[in-house]
Amino acid sequence: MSASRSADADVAVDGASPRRPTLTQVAAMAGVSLKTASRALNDEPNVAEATGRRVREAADLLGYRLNGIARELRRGATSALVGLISGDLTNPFYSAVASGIERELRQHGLQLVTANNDEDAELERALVDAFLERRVRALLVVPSGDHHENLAAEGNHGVPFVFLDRPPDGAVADAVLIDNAGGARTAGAHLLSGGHRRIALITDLARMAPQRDRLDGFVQAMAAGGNEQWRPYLRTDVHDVRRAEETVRELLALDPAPTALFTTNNRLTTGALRALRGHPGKPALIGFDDFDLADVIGTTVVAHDPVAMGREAARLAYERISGFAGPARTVTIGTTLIPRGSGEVPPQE
Amino acid sequence: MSASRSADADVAVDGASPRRPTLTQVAAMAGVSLKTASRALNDEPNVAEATGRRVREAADLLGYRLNGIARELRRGATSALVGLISGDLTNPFYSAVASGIERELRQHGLQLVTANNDEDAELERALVDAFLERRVRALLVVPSGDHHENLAAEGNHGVPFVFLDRPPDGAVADAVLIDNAGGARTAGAHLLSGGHRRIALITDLARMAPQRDRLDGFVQAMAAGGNEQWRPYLRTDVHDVRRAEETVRELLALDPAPTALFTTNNRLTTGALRALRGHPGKPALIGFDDFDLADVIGTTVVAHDPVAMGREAARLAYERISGFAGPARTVTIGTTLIPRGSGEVPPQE
DNA sequence: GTCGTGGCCGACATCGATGTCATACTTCTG
DNA sequence: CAGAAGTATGACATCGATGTCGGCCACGAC
Repeated sequence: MSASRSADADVAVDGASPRRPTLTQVAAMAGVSLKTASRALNDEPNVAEATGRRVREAADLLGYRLNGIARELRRGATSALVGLISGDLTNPFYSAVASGIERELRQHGLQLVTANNDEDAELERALVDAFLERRVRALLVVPSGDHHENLAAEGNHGVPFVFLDRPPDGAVADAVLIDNAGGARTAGAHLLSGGHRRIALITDLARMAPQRDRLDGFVQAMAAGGNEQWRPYLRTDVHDVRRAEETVRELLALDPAPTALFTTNNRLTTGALRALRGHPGKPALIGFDDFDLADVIGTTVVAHDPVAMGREAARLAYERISGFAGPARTVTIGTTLIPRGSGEVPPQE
Repeated sequence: MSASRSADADVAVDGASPRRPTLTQVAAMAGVSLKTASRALNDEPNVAEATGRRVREAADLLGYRLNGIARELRRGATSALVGLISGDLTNPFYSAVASGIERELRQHGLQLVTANNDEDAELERALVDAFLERRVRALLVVPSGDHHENLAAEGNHGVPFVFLDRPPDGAVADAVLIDNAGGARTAGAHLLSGGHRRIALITDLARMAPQRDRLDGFVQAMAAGGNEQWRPYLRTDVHDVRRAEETVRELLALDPAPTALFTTNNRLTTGALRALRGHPGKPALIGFDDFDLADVIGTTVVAHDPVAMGREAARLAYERISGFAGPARTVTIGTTLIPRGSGEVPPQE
């Protein structure tokens, strides 16, 4: 995988800005005043047909393009941008969310600006600052970590915040969440009803609320089923694919080994699948988060709809932008267990 | 998968903008002139220590935040934004590209604005317009279709364009491309050396240059190997996953059936994998584009690095922004064949 | 013929910041 | 101690658009 660079054209591409023409220049060329040119190009009333034509011709000729920055300043120093701060877009969960947001915003003439918080709270705060300086109309955040009261404080300064996937703690703001506990409960119950007792639970960082909720839901299911044999197989704070793979390997090497696995997000599921590849006597597996090709691999998952999450978040934000001033709202995205085989494997002793 | 909405907080979230404080107000509160306040907050020299402190305190107290729009207008009516126009972010190829771009831009204090062209040339042109009005510093485009001379024309107005994945036809501009022909040649040769002759080639829309190049590369490999038996199994213009699945089903039902498949992008590979699921006697398969879990499924692919593509494109754009005015450049991203089993299946008669 | 009305247009202020230049006051320097 | 040099500050123009208001002209009504 190499990148080679070559100059393969002999036409120079202009680098220095020849400075775009301004409305003043268009007006001058058309022989009218600045204001009249503005009126003509904005299709305002009270412009003679001939005048309008002259202005438009001049604009065309000069390659005039409205300066959105100046317009925005005049119209209230607020942009048509909505910011999204989330983890890396290579994670399909985040990119699906971004896609949902983008589609919804577009309908309202708003544009999405994305930034990656690298799961770092410090950076995240800096990004919030940068976005506020850019005067975004709203800010959608998939918070990196624990604390975001600071973020919420901004809510009162006129920029609506919407939290995705993780609830605003302390901060009162709109949020779109997944039914994490419910989904995990369903998964736990599914495995129990399949006859499993020694069920391994692998979770990501416990400081993230969704992970805690998924753990809680799973625990509830076990309690309801009167099963305690899962406890030795609990592994928390597994944050990346490789650690997940190792963890699952270690679990499978135990005696007695667990007969089923429940992984609480797509990264962990990926790690588990890698560990299971080539492993004799497959345990059952259910993963939280649906993923591409899960059907081909035959992985049972607790699915939800991240595109819908994005859409809902954008909708909430838009309502605020439009002036809605009611109390903070929470939209919950439901989950569905999709059986594809891996979760229906019976316990193997 | 349902979304329920509920109001669960009784604290009102401010909807109407109480209008952010301006620098003038900060200055007034600190008892200094506008200009002095500006100097203090920008850490310019020649501000008395005590004065600076007063200004900063006033700013804090008011929750002052610089108005980036006004600053940008003053500083030359150009933003710190770089636009990306591509297909839907749910396609991992595009989101990986976006991620690479974002990471690179961030180092230079630039921010990425994304827009989805829905693979529609009309919409694309409108988006270009919108971005130019917003005065983006550069525009990165994964062109939807065939014609983009119009886009290039803009290049001369001071906004650098960089084309990704598809070359600027007619338009002379920087570009980052994949070694499509080379990758396809390698795949073809690999299958030939595995003993395959009846090889099915499934490609996406022929109007897209990368698809044509991959087809060309494949044809070259076949010619070099003196194989003509692939011809009856060529299927072009297959654009979505479902059609790909059907197409592969039909191919496998032929008599004689192909013993190997080569799919020229990730969508088509997905379709093929679905079709192969549960099919007796698996043919060999190589896919263009690497994908998540290909290792678990055991799919041989022609891999490349879309994150690097984004990075390189952002780099080219940044050089232009920084004043580089040389001839248009092309960066080519190399490919690697990664054998994982599916491409090494011997022909089954 | 006068007045009112509406259509067309331009002068000027304005959005919120920064750049330029002038000014008052210190502090050196010889 | 006069003049030079430097520090701290403010008044004002400016970026490129839009909003306000007022002027001029043509036309119809009385």
